[in-house]
Amino acid sequence: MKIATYNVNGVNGRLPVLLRWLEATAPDIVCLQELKSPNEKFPVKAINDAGYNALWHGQKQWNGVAILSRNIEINEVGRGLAGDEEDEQSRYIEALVGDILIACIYLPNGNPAPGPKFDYKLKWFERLQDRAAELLALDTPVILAGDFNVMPTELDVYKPERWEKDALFRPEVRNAFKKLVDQGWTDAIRKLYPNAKIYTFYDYFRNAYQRDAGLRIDHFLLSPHLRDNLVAAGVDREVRGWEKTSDHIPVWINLTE
DNA sequence: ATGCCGTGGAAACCACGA
Repeated sequence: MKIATYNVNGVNGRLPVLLRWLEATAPDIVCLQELKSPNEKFPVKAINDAGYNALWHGQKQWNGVAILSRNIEINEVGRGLAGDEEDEQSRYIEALVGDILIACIYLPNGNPAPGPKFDYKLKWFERLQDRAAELLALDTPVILAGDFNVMPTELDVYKPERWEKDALFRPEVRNAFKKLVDQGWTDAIRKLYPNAKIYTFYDYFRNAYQRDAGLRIDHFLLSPHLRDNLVAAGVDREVRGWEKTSDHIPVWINLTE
C-alpha cells in the first residue's frame, strides 16, 4: 500500500498538477496540506472522478488539510487539536482509512521568530504531542503525515548555518520534533535512508530547485505497529519541475499489507 | 541575506508562506 503526503499550496490553483500526479503515481492514501480553499470550494467532484474518496477541513484563504483514499473506506475521526478553544486554523484532520488511523498535519510556519506566531507554533507542537501520545496508547496502526515545518537535523537543510534563527530550524522546534519522535514514532524516510540528502521543499525563487537548495520538512511518522511494514519511501522530485507546480514535493511510503 | 515567486481574496494591493 502506497501512502503519500503533498503540500499542494492551493488545491484549486494546483488542481491540474494534483490530478496529473495522482494519475501518474496512484497512491492509495493521500494527505494534502495548504488547500487555501473554503470547504464549499474544495474540488470534490474532480477528485472523485479521479477515483478518490475525500475528507477535508478547509477555511477561507489559508491553511486547510484533506485525506484522500482510493478503494479504501475512509471515516473521519476528528478535526482540529484539543487544547486551544481560540484556535480556528484548519491544520489537522484524522481519519480511519481501512485499518490505519491517518493524521494529516499542517504545522504552523512560526516566522517571524521570536513573536506570537512562533509562540503559536510551539503551543501547537505541544498539542500535537499530546494527541500523538493518545494515539500511541490506542494500540492501532497510526501514521502522522504532513508538512511539519521543521527540518529535524542539519542533514535536512542545504545550508544549516543560514537557518539557525529561522522558525523552521530553531533549537526549540527541532527539540519539539525530537520529543515527538521519541514517544515511539519512526521517521520513515530516515529509517530507510539515514544519511541521504532528501528534500521536500524548494523556494520558488533564487533557482532553488535547480541549485538543489532545499529543505526536508514534510514527514511520515509511523507508530510501532507499522515500523516493520515499511518497505520503501521516497519523494516525487520531478513534480517540482512541472508547470504551475507547488513549492513542495510529494513524499510517499510503501507498506506491506 | 533578501519573499526576488506564487496563491487567494479583496480591491487594483494586501496577507501569508518558508
